[in-house]
Order: sequence, then C-alpha cells, then structure tokens
Amino acid sequence: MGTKRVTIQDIARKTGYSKTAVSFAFNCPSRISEAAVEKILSAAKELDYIPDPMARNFSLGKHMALGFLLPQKAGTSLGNPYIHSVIKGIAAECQSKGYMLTLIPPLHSSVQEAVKNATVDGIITIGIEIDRSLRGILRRRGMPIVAIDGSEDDEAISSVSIDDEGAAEMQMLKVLERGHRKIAVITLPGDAYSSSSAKPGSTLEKRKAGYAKALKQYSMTLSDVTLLSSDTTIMAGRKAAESILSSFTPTCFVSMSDAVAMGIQEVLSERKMDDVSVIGFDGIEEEEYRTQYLTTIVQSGSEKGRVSAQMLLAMIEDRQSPVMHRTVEYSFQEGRTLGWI
Amino acid sequence: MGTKRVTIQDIARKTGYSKTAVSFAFNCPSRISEAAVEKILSAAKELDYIPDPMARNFSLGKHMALGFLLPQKAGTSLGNPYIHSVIKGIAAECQSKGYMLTLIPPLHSSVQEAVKNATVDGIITIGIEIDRSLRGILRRRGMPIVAIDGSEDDEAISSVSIDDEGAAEMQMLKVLERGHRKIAVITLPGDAYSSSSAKPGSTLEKRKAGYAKALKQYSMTLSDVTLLSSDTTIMAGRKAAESILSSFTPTCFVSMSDAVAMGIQEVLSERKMDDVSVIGFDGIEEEEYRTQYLTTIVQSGSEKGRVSAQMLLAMIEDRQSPVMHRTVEYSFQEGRTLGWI
DNA sequence: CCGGTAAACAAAACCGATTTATCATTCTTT
DNA sequence: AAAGAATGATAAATCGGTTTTGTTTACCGG
Repeated sequence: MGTKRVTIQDIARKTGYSKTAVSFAFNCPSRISEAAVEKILSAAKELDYIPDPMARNFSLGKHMALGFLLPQKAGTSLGNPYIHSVIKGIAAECQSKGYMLTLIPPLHSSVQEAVKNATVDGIITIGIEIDRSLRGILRRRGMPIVAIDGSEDDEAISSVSIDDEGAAEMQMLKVLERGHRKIAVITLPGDAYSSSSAKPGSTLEKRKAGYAKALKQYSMTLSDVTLLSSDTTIMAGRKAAESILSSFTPTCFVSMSDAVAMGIQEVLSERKMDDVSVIGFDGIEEEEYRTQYLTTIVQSGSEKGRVSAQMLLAMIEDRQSPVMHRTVEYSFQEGRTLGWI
Repeated sequence: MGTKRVTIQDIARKTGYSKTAVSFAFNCPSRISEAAVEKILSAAKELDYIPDPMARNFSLGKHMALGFLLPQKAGTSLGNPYIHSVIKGIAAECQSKGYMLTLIPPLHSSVQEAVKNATVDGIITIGIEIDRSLRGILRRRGMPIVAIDGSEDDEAISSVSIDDEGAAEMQMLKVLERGHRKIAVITLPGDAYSSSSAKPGSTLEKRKAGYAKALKQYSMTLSDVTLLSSDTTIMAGRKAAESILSSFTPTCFVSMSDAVAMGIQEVLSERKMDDVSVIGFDGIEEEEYRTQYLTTIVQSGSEKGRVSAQMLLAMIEDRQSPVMHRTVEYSFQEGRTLGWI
C-alpha cells in the first residue's frame, strides 16, 4: 500500500544522474557513457522500475493501439461471426507489429462520441457510412481510417472490400447452372451492418447488380426471383424461410449471409425438405466452429482484417500514404446444401 | 495539412480567459461565471475543439479501458469460440460503463512485456497461471486483475470460474445414466489454454475429480475409461478420435471441449458410425453460429466475461474491493449426439 | 469604516516520460 | 598552443490536459 510508483525521477535521484541520462540509458545508450548506462540499468532493476507506458505514449504522441469501431452494440457486433473473423485478422497483424487492438463500442449510443474519446492511433470501421461529422472528427484528431465494406467509391477514405458484384454473380451462377429456376433471394437489410439506408454503391445494390448480371445470362431478371430482406442472424433467417415457405416452395434459397442461410437450413431440416437447396455468403475460418457443410461464397474476414490493419499501420507510420482501395479474393466453397435439379 | 491540433491554450487565447477557466467550463461549469462558460463553449465550438483524450487520461491517471490478455497468439486465442464469447461479455459490460476494451496480444511472445506496456486500467486473463513475475508487474503498476478459469484457490487474486468438478460430474453422469460403459475421455492439454503444466487445483484436475465422483456412483473408476489429452481445436479432435478408434470403439466420447467434440463428430459421421455418442463441454451462445446439435455442458462464456468485467470495474473504482471468487452457472444442453445404449 | 468572506479568475504545479538546447570537458588537428 | 570537434552530462522545454494555490475585487455585517 505504501508502495508508490517508481518513476524515472527516483532512478535519477538514486544514481545521482539526471532524468535525461536515465531516459537515454533506456532508449539511446550510445549517448551516454557505458559506466553510466550500467549503473542506471542496475539501479532500475533494483527498484523494479517500469516506465509508465501512458506517459511515454503521451510524450511520443503515439498510442501503440489500433481501434476497431464496433458498428452496433458490443454484443451484437461481436455476435456476428464475420465481424469476429475480421477482428481476428486485425489482431494478428497488430500482434506482429507490437500494437494493441482496442474495441471501441459506441459511447452513449454515439459512434462520434466514441471516436472523440478513443485513445488509438487509427481506426478501422466495418460496414458503416463515414459521414461528414465523423470525417470532421477524424480530421481534427489527425486520425487515419480504413473502411471495411464501405466507401469503395470515396476518394478520401481508404477501403478494403471484395468485388461484391462479381461475388454475387458467381453465387447466382452456381445456382443457375445447377438448374434452379424457382429461387428465393434473402438480402441484407438496408446497409450491411448499420442502419443506414440502401444507397447506390452500397453492398446491397452491388450484389443485386451481380445477381441481375447472372440472371441475364439465363434470360432472366431480378423480377423472376423472390426477394426478401432479413437481418443477419440465424433467428432472422428462420423467420425469412418460414415467411417464404408460407407462400411458395423454391428449389433454392440464395442468402446474402451465412447466418441467415443457417437459419433457413434449420427450418428446411426440421420440415424434412432436404431437396431444397441453400447457398450462403460470407464463409468462416477453418479454425472456428465449422460450417463447411454449408455451400457458400467465402470472403475471408480475417484477410480483410489483416489487409486493413496493414494499410492503417502504413498510414500511421508514413504520415501520408495515398488513399487506396483494395479488394480481397472471394471463392466458391462447395458444401452439402446446394444440389442439382 | 497546415491545420494543427486545437488545444485548450487556443481556446484560452481566443477568449482571453485562462486554461483553468476553459477546463472548468467543460468539467465544472459552476466554478466560473455563466457568461464565461458561454463564451468559452461557443469559442470551443467555433474552433472545433476536441479535448485530447490521452492528455486528459494522463492527467487523471486513468485510461478508460479494460485489458483482455490473449493467452496465446492472437489468431489462436480469437479462434477459440469460448474465448470469443467471453470477450463478448466483457465488451458488453465495458460499453455500458463507457470503457473501451483493449485486446492485449503477447508482445514479442511475452505476456509480461505486454502487460508492462499495456495502457489499461485493469486486466482480465483467461486460463493462464498468474506467476510470481506477472504478479510483481501488476503490483508495481498498481493494476487490478481478475482471472477467468484460474486461480480459484488463490487468496490474492479475484477469479471467475464454474464449479468444474460439479460440471464434469454432471457430464459423466448423463453419459452413465444412458447406459454407456465403454467410454473414451478426451481431456484438456495440461492447463486449459496455456502451456503450463497440470497442477493440483487446475481445471483439468478438477474435472477429472468430477469424473471420478460420477464413475464411483456406478462402481467404476477413472481406470475403467480411456483417457487421451488433446488440444482444443477441431483438427486436434479429429486426430484424437482417429487415435482412439484405431485401438477400440467406445460407445461414447466424452470431451472436455466442444471444438474437440466437433472434430470427433466429423470423423464419426464420415465413417457412418452414427451409433457412437459424443458429449462436449463449453457450449456457445445462441446468437452465434449454432452448434445446438451437439449435446454438451454449457458454461456461459459471455456470463463469465460480464461478471469479471463487473468485478474489475468495481476494483478500479473502489480502489480496494476485497478479493472475490465467483462462480457462474453451468447446465446440460440436450443435443442430438448423445444416445441411449 | 474595517475585518472577513465569497466569487471569479489567473498563475503555476503536476502527471512522467522524451527531447532540445546548452555547457563543460577532453581530444584532435594544424 | 590555439581553434575546432567530439564526448558526457544536465537544465529546461514539451506534450495537453487537471488541480492546487494565489490574487483581485466586491460584498457583507458589526
């Protein structure tokens, strides 16, 4: 209890050297004599000195931490396995560069407030629109940002995404080439993870465009399939399936998220409708609880996380690296839920 | 580019008041005249002033962040769905108290170094032993700590865990009461998530004791079952299953983790051995990709996270709250993988 | 009219490091 | 031997806030 923190002053006093000398002994030993370094280091060891990281960071103007902005309530965001895998990728990159990863939940329900108070060197967002006000805050704080799944067309903000149109086209083509024509498409709600509306250029619109392209190759259009939007949870997927099945029976469900696809799959399985196909979108990493039985379009969340962290770290260290838009690969993963007609 | 950061000094200069006045205007408006507050706030708005959170934190000696110490490499730790659900619980609690959650990966492979440099107000660990050296660092930094799944018998460190012995007993009883007698038990490797060895008082030993208790009720002992230890991943589970099956065919696999149970389940399913039962341990939250088909003992990771964050926040704010050992509930979750003989 | 008190604000200390500018020495160099 | 360069160390400034201590000025009761 009586033990106060040991500061650089204490080491200085004990050795008779100055604070400067002590600091140099740790960070730049060549600037002082070897004898001094030795004495100072041994005194530091004796007193169990641990430099205060916050004081150092404050002095250096760094934080040694990247921030990941949770798009919704903490529980909801982290409950999304895709977001989770993104975090995994960011964390892996952080670890290799000696950074910490700070999860930033909305503060008093406000993303803006959270960003104002975040003690991080840069921010990664996912699936949210970066509006005028947020931009202003980031600029004034001098904080670089990388947006995952958003702002691909924004020339002021770096982004990481996949080719949503291409991926959606691939997804629909897989379905069509296996002979499916009675198709139910379960779309994302508005914008991917936030509540912002469906804009041109949004993930939702791009994927729809991809679907249209695929359908066109089979002389069909979006109006030949049944569209229904759903939140990206298993429970919402169940509801969507039930809603669709109450009016007609498609030969295949095409979902824009795996969570929804799994909900659909559950309903189908319970109703012994094993001949109805399902294809999802997102995929999940092998190390996790596996979903490989689900046929899906895999976009690697952890790859997105890794790439965005790399970009952000470059921006932090270079002070001005150009705005970049990078896309990561996607692929078709065969499972057991997409059959032939 | 020319835009330097706006500081409290700038507001002071612009309004003609002192730094003190500006600070009070924000944090303690009653200490200065209403006129002054008004002028200062409007000037601040005009200049788009955002107080530097690091400077404030440094001055106040706080961080407004809890740290979660990743027990292994970032990817591995976050790949564990149980750890993930713990993080979810911590994050939810942090959000409600206005704290951030900082994930702390080992720095240069050293947990100690990471803790020395962590800018957080307190630390939550999972499944690691808190040794003498780590204790010293925490003490010198004045950092409170809560240990999940460890140190239940330590009178110096607060902890959160389940009644591992009771839970294991329940698990084994469920198996025995359904008639199984040819049982293969796949245990945790050494200590739960770290590489430290199996000590008396460890999770592993407690669960073994629980198994022994259950077996005793059926006039059996641990030597009547086949024990094999395995890492807690799906792949390791597959290996374990293959290893066991190469020598004999149990009627039931009892696993200390769900990941391993799922690996076993995959092997059984591939070999069409649907009559062999499997029971896991850990469970997973409903919102996530579901594993409900697996029969398991559910220990709520997010509940552990929530409780530990609550305890830690209390320690941070009270400055001296007593060391506590809390346990959270566990339960049996019926799935489709545990049959009757 | 005077001592006491409260109000309103400013000056300066502080948090604990890093870093710049400065000052003695000692060592080269011509 | 004098000028210049390198070495070793230190005082002081800095980072941007908060908090303690001081200083005015105005107001009050006796």
